[in-house]
Amino acid sequence: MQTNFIPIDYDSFDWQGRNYIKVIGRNEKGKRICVIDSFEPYFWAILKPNLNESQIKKLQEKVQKISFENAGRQVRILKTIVEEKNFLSQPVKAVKIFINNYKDAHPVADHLDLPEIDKRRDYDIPIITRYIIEKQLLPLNWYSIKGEVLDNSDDFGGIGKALDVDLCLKVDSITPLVKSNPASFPLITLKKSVSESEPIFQPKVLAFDIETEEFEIGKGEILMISLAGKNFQKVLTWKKCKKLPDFVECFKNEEEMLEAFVKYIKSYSPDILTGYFSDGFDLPYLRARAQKLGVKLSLGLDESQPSFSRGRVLTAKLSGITHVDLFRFIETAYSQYLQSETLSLNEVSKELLNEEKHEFGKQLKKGMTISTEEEWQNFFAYNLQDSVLTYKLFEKLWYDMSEFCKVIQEPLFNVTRNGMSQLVELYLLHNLIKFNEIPEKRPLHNEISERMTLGKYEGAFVFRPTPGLYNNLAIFDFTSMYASVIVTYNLSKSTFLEKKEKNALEVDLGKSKAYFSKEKGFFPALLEEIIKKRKQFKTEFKKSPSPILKARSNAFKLIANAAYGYQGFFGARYYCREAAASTAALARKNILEVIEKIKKAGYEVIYSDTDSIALLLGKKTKQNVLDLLKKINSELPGIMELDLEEFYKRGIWVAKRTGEFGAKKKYALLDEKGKLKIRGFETVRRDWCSLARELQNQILKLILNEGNEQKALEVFKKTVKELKERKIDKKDILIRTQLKKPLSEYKAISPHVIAARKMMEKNEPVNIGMLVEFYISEVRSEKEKKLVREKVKLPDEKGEYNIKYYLEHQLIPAVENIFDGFNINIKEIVDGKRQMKLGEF
DNA sequence: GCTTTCGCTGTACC
DNA sequence: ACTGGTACAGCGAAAGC
Repeated sequence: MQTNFIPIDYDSFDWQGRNYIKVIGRNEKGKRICVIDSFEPYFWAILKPNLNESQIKKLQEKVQKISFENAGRQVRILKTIVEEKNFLSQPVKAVKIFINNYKDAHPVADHLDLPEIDKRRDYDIPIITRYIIEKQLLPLNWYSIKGEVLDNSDDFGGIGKALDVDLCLKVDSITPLVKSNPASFPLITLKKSVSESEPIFQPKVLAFDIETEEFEIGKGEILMISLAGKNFQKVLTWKKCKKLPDFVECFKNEEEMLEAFVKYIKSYSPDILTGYFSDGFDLPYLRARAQKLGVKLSLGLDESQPSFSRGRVLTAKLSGITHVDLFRFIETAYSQYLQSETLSLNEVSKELLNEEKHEFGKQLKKGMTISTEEEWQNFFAYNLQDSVLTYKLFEKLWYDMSEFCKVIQEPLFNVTRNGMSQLVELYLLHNLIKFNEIPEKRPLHNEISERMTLGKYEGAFVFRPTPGLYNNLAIFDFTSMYASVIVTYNLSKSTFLEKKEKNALEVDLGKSKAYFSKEKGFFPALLEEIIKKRKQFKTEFKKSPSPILKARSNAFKLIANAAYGYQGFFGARYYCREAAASTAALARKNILEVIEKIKKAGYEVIYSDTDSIALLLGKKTKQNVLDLLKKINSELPGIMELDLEEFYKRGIWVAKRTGEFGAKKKYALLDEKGKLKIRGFETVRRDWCSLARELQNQILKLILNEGNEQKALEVFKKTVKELKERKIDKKDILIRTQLKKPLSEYKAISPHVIAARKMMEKNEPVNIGMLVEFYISEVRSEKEKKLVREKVKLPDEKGEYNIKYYLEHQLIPAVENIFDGFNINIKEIVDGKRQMKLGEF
């Protein structure tokens, strides 16, 4: 039997003590297919150098004899093969040790503490990753599978009968159909367009969302569940209503609603079940209620219930259906491209889809109780809307997720949950084979602790600006600077040298020196490939824009940008502090040299941060600047590249609040199209009230656009007047701060902690990661209640805003140093006014 | 009892 | 614990006078 196949979901299982892999996917006709494949587990014992043939033979015999019991299995060595491999770019002899069950790899490795063996490796990589590397059955790529039909077979405990699939095959052979894996694309431009060369796969997706009585997991009842897919929208409830809209289905009780939920998912038969924060809320809640009510939540294709794993956060897995929590993906990989301050479904949908949640949600959040018929109707519509938005968001993000999947060669489930360091590591692991490299082990607990004690190394260079308003600027920046430094100078764990060697690169780290081999290491080599591919797909995208190309170029960019942080991350297999410190040091050296060159060419450099430089055009032309850029580029080492980011009409830098120095990481620019680029100012900080943020934004606009500080001053005075006349809306004076840890762990009791405590008292949900909202109110006696936290009130708490606080701690600080640049002293103006007012009496 | 300094905390930049 | 370092600024409490 032969079928075409695109793998989506991967799982492993044991049968008669051996490992098997179960891959669920589709064929080109949309039939659901399960592929069962064998897996031959092995790991490596790297030999000490200079062992002779007979010593190795003897060792192999010794290893073959190892036998013990582990977890009810008799562990035996199936065979051993000696191979020439590389480890950390050094040639080694290694014994490939085959065993029955991969779960025994670690215990067997522990039994191999022998004098002939230098290191044991490749026993600690997740089994699915190992399988994908071994068999090259890559996620979301098309294959032709030949195999034996298991549909009515009792093999593997009758898995073919038990699974809810159209076809179940035991693999005989796997043949790739198209070269659609971007990691293996040749570095030449593809002749065909993406859509021609790769059949686009659109998975069957079902989005869901629940509404509950209480926020605490399992505490209250689940009132309703909504589902949204292609041409499919439904709300399930058990709350009786007289007049139900078409999309609502009412059940006798919560149990029956849960059973119907399972039934609908089965009949829709999605590849992907998606939710928003469903790892942490919807699925745990469903599990808790199902348990309590004795309902089986058999969502898996094998009738299994969701399984939960506890990491830093809860993760919910279904068997055969990939559960995607969009929030997790957005948080790790996508949030840096978003303006949204909270990453709530509401805000993210607004930004990405230009659609808002139902108005009803806002009232609901305020703790309204549902009683009238109309309110229930609204509630149903609101619930459905959440699933619809989630479904649309999934569609919007699908290419980003699927391209990530293909680039990293890991299943969707992992790719949407792993952090950037893990993704970088997985990318490396999947590509080591090109270098005949044996993977490094994960650091042990003591190694991690050791690495953590080392503290920081010197990072980026930031230029201290002189406060002021500047005209006609250009900004240069290095493309993927740290990544290109790593590639150019060959900085990595495997190229790091303990001692100075002939021909080695010497990097000055201030207190010490680090040395690196000039022989290309696999880490810089892979990174170079990543950067080149990023460039290739970016160029291709510009030629023929498609969301796939954009997502693919973006995936490579994200990996490239995370590579530097990875080498400095204590949990990394290829951790190398010296490489990370050297990367930062050489980046500093390069940017300082370029700054010197720009100055020598007759320009004034006014700012620089890490990989960018701001300079004044002065009497030079744009063409002069471009020529200079060309000249600098011709002199840059390796693959390093300086780009023109943009020309700007005007820019402003301000002084620090304390001292007369210019503040770093705080500036605003106006480009030639009249667009503002604001960095670091309160305008872009979510922990300032919108009154202060909007005022600052207006003032920056007036000053940059028109150079009109007097008009800006009038705007300021007007706002102050409104504040004093209590004309400001409460929503504009709310301060939002994130709760970063459990309330009890705070050593410093700041205003937001008090606000959270107040919420606790009112039985409102208080979770880590949530944004706490509050305002500062007037108090009877400022003398008795001096501390800000003593004036904290929740948004719906009765009270008046504190005029003095908002003036002195929000409005003035937000604009003070901007006006300072024009020798306008805001404080004097405000104080002067106050005296005048007193005089009026 | 007031001012200065410092640690804690959150957020942003790259 | 789940990429890195740099920087600013508010708040509250300790330190300094």
